[in-house]
Amino acid sequence: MAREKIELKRIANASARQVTFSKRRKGLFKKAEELSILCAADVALIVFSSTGKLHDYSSSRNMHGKELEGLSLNDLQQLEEQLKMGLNCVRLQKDEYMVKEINELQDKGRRITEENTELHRQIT
Amino acid sequence: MAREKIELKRIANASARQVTFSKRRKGLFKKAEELSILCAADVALIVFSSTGKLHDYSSSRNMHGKELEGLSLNDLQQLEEQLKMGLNCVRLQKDEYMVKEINELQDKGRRITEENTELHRQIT
DNA sequence: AACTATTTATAAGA
DNA sequence: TTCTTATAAATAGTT
Repeated sequence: MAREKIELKRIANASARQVTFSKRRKGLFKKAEELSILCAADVALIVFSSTGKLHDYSSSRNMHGKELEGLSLNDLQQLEEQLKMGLNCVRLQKDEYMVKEINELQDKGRRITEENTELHRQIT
Repeated sequence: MAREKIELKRIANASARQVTFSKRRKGLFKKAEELSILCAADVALIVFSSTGKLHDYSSSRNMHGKELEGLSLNDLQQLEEQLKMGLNCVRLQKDEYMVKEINELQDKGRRITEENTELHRQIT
């Protein structure tokens, strides 16, 4: 939407893709906020860049409360499935992260203990 | 963004608000899809209209898989909390919905049974 | 990060 | 509601 029209497909050049991502993400979040304000709607938006970074926007923190009234049973079941899948993956990822963190801390602890032992030996 | 610039606040007139909601929701979803395609990003978008209707878009169904790599523990915990809250509310709402549905079906069943009994009486 | 020529989105009107 | 169109806004390529 500018100097030239571009084709709707993955931008091949990585740095050009990153620049476009920054610009359009900002634009998308702005539009999301405008919609929520102008139309009294609740909007939740989650974006993962191709490098895995999370960006999110939510028009309200209790998005999933009263607003659910009026949904069909199908809508609710679909939403529940999506949330469950998301939750499982987040938990797995968090566990993996914490296991890694714990291992690193244990390594660090061992190294420091060894260093300590050596220092004690030098003093005595 | 058109014939006139409008102020960024809730549109007072309900039907004008509905029209703007339809137009801007469509625009927002389009932008979300473009971002996901052009930048190889994963995008999830949930919109509740002020009347409670759900509209959602997800660039992929396994949104929360590999893309989570690279998140900080804080990001993951925040995301987990949001998903858990969302899931709880959806489940409560779904339960309520199903209980209501069951009650209505039981009522209907009783009425039809009574009608049946009456019809049998008329025949004999 | 700024600029600007274009494309795109959209507010109001039909 | 759907179409039109004048104008505002977003943005692709450039600097």
